[in-house]
Amino acid sequence: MNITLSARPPFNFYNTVRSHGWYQLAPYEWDDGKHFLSRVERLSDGRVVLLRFSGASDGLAVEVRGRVTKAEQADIADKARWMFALDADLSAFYDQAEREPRLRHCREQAYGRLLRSSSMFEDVVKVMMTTNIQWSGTKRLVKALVDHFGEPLADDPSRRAFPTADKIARSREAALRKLGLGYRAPYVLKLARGVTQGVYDLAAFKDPALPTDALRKRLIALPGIGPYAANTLLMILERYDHIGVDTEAVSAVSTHFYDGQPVGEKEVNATFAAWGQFKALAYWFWDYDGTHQTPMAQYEARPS
DNA sequence: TTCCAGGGGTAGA
DNA sequence: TCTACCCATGGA
Repeated sequence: MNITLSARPPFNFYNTVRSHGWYQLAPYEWDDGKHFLSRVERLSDGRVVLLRFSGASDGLAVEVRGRVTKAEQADIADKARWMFALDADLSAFYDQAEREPRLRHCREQAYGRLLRSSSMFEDVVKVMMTTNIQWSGTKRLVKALVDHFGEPLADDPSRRAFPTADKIARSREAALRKLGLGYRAPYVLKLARGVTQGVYDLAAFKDPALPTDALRKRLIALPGIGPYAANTLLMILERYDHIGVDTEAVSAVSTHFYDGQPVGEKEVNATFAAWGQFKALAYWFWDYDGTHQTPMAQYEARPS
């Protein structure tokens, strides 16, 4: 079964996948040779399927193995449109970027979309797993959560979907600590239980009508989510007026704007202040190394 | 061994 | 609002 979805132009499948590190986190699997992005997905009716995404002429192709009902097709299409932000309109950012040599390439490369997960719960947990840890550790913890709590694919139980909030909610802190989550364990558990009990309505965070300031307050109110994580989630939610300042941001701004001098959050924000509602996009897609490559390619090209 | 990572929560000022 | 301190774990 194949589903083809059109995207608001410009759209570039590869550059969307490589927009940030999410494609390296389970249950995403990236085939860099074939440019296929796969993931096991638990559909809204509870069925677990394997999805394979690739670029199509004017958008995205989704391949699902086996038969799916019309309702499941619609569910998959909805989720795919969200994950790849197919409807995102970045024209205002591109217009502003024309005046900056370090960002002028963004329109042609269709930079600006950030790959997302199919649910806000998954993205909130994943951002939480990026805090105070190295990227290799983030990948390890997310994989551990998927392997331990995710629903398996029927014809290949070694591949699993991202765990539901309900599944994690029914576990214990000790089980999460055993996976290596450390002090993040109680935060994940509180989040999952809050979602299950209706204390946190994460799906509502997708509502474009929700003012950014109110949304940011709700994000920071979540367990384990502080300023960095909230701002990162805001960027994922297509709101770009706050920069998720982490050690990477500080390092990049220090190296490229302050001649290697030590800087803090204030300097990071000041560097991109002129970009107003597009601060986070300007920071994230800035052509730091002059190669016009995606942020992840620039990240991987750096000496470790 | 020591330091610190794509920080957050809490207490105290 | 700002600062000091603690938090688990693994990599460098």
